[in-house]
Amino acid sequence: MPELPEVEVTKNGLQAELPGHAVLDLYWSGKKLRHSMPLARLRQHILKQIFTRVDRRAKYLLFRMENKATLLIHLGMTGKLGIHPADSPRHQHDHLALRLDDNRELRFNDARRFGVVQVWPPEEAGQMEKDLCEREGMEPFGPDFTSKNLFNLACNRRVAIKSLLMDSHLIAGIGNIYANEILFAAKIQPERLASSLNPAEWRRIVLHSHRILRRAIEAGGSTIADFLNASGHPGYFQFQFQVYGKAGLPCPRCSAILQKIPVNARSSFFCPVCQI
DNA sequence: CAATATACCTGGATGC
DNA sequence: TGCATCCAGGTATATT
Repeated sequence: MPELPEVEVTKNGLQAELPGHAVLDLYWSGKKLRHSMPLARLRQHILKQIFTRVDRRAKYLLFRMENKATLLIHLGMTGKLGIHPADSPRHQHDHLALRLDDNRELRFNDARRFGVVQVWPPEEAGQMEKDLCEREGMEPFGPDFTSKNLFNLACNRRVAIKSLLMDSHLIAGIGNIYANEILFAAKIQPERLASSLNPAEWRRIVLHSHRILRRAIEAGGSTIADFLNASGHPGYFQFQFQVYGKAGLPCPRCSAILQKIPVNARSSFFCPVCQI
């Protein structure tokens, strides 16, 4: 599932490849993803344009074009972006293909169609990006992500700490998998009320968020070459989980049996002994 | 404001 | 083997 590390790895891989290349042709499945996207709008603002830069905000990728238009892509649950030879066969669920000027194609594949593909025209891009940044939460690697700010943010919220970590309007980029892993590393039980965490516990959350997300990005980085070459199957996920998906197995820290419980309807894995 | 439910989707796993 | 059912979860929206 693409969370911050997977989106960051994708961004880095594409930023290394796309700038300077033009879009000579485009294919659009016409299928509705999270929003509908008229082909004419894509063609009007993206065709014949040159990529200048790829950025990430929260789990969104922002492809900036020379005409100042922005192509916005969110990977949703199953979205994958890859660069393939233009003459290689497209796959089921390829929704967008942008043929580049060097006989390669940038392809967006998304089986479950929870993803987003949007175009911001040049005259609207500034405002749209401002709106996006305002409604998304703080970046885990941004200057606001401090134990002090988080303590203040949480001190009046009677919500499970895991739900708060995953609330994209408060904190961007942390989904179910990394929320589980961060809370395990920080030794905090996922159902604890966010308001109950003391400053030392928030310091552990910040420390381990940085450590785990950084490690995951680095692990994904090793597969960038694979994801850029013809075979096309990204597989950024090289990360070694401590608890996610491991209910019934012994805790790697204390050997107690890991448990699985729903927290706000999301599978949550934790050690009942060393997470308190 | 917070908690809960539902919707969007399809592939893979499971059960009969 | 086939068919039904459930589950995975990022995000938005409606309801309690």
